Amino acid sequence: MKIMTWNVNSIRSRLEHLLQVLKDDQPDVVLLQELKALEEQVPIEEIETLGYNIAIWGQKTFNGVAIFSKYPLEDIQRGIPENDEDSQARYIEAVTNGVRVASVYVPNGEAPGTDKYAYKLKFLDLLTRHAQTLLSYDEKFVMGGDYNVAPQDLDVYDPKSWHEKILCSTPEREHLRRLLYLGFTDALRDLYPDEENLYTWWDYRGVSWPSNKGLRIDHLFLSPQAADVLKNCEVNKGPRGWEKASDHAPVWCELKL
DNA sequence: ATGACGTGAGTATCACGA
Repeated sequence: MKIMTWNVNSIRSRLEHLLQVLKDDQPDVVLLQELKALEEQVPIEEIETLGYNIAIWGQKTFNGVAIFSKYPLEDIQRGIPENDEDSQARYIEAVTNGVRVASVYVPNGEAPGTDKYAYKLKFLDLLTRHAQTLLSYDEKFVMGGDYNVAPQDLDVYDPKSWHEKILCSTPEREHLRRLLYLGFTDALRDLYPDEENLYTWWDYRGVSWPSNKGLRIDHLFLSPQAADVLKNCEVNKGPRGWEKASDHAPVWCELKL
């Protein structure tokens, strides 16, 4: 079973790219972030034509997450449970083909010290608490998405210039590590522990993409039961080079069920 | 460098992202 995560930066602007990626890569499950659309604004017919069931938590203008699957989607949860105050569409979860999956869009955080940064850390705390519950189920669980945190300097093209900057600062890395150390496996880093230049996001500005100045901030976190059957994990850099690209590349992993 | 570039909202710029 192939599971892909991708921050599309507007599903309406990226529809043709999305359809092409679905045709080229044939993922069984797709975890999307930053739809920037309400559910009724998402053009679902063309996606359904490719054989996907769809669950969406949309929002006007900002955020928005979705799960597509070639298998039925059960137990759909919109938002992190027991987080009533969170009105931003940043989390959706479902069970499909016996695997629990979640699509996560962690807040950007703007800069350390800001209100948005505090909100980011709080979101990571709430996500960690919920993930702990899900891990207690002892099932195959894949939590993928745009975490907006580069876990280590190895995940950053120029660690000195990013030192204590947003996406790389110590508190957010500690929060991400606390989540990961509940028992998740970072699928890509597990298979390529020392690989440099392994990135998932490149700034639209300047020469970031052509000179591969990127960060690895999109991740697939696997429960132990999922990690036991992990066969492959790759960044698909192709779509980042297309005209009118998202600034994120899709990342996929393959589980041998 | 309060920069750059892209998207949505709305129709001139601004909020937001990373």
